[in-house]
Amino acid sequence: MNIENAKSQMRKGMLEYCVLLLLKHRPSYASDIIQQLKRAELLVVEGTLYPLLTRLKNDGLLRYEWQESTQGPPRKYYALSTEGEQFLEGLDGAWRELSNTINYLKNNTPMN
Amino acid sequence: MNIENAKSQMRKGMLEYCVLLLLKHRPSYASDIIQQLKRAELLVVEGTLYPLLTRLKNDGLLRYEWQESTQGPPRKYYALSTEGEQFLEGLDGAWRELSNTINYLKNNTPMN
DNA sequence: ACTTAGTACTTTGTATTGCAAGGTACTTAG
DNA sequence: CTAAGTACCTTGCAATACAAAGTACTAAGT
Repeated sequence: MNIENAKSQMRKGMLEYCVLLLLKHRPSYASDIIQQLKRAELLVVEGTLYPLLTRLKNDGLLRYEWQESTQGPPRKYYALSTEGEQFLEGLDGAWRELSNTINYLKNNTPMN
Repeated sequence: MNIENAKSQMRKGMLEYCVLLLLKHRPSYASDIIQQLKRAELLVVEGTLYPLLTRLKNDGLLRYEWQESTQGPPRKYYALSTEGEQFLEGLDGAWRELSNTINYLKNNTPMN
């Protein structure tokens, strides 16, 4: 067990939320999403992101459309569906709760 | 995909952090930890916690000692080892980073 | 034309781990 | 001696992050 592994575990489950947040801000294609997450210091690799996008699409939270690129092969631009936006609101709530819980625990609370 | 599943995914990876936070505050035994987490609105079940505690102990982050109970069978009180405390500090950092990242993404940031 | 480099999407196999369900064992009360 | 309460532990399954390898299209150099 090392700290990197633990960080990776923390990212798990947050990734979905982060990707939806990004796509709400602006429709993007996979390679672009990876770059954006890298800038936000949240490292993700292709083998993680592609299955995630496919899953979210199959769940009806995302839709996509192909767009030609001026350079290289066409790109699959993903965007939130209406259902995806509602789902994201749910995740916002979950994040708030989790965040509260952690801060609660961090502040050395007497819980009994 | 439902919101409960998503919340569950978010809890993943945070659990380890939460348990270490609790144990830093006060050594506890498994059933007690579950009760404390329930109070903090972070639901955990035995099948999740016991393997986690065993893993953390095997990694040298926790130690335990048996203590007689006035009521019922003896209890295994877990506490952080020195290494565990250092590890927890690392997780604090990871949490801070992740928290910053999410807020960064939430605030609709122009990342390009 | 052909090759190479760059970009992008996809799949496969593995390891981790949360969780439901079931099991063991000790103590106390009736 | 049975039942209830408490506590610890294990097994099997499902979800999923990740590494690695594969496919396909475009553009530039020769």
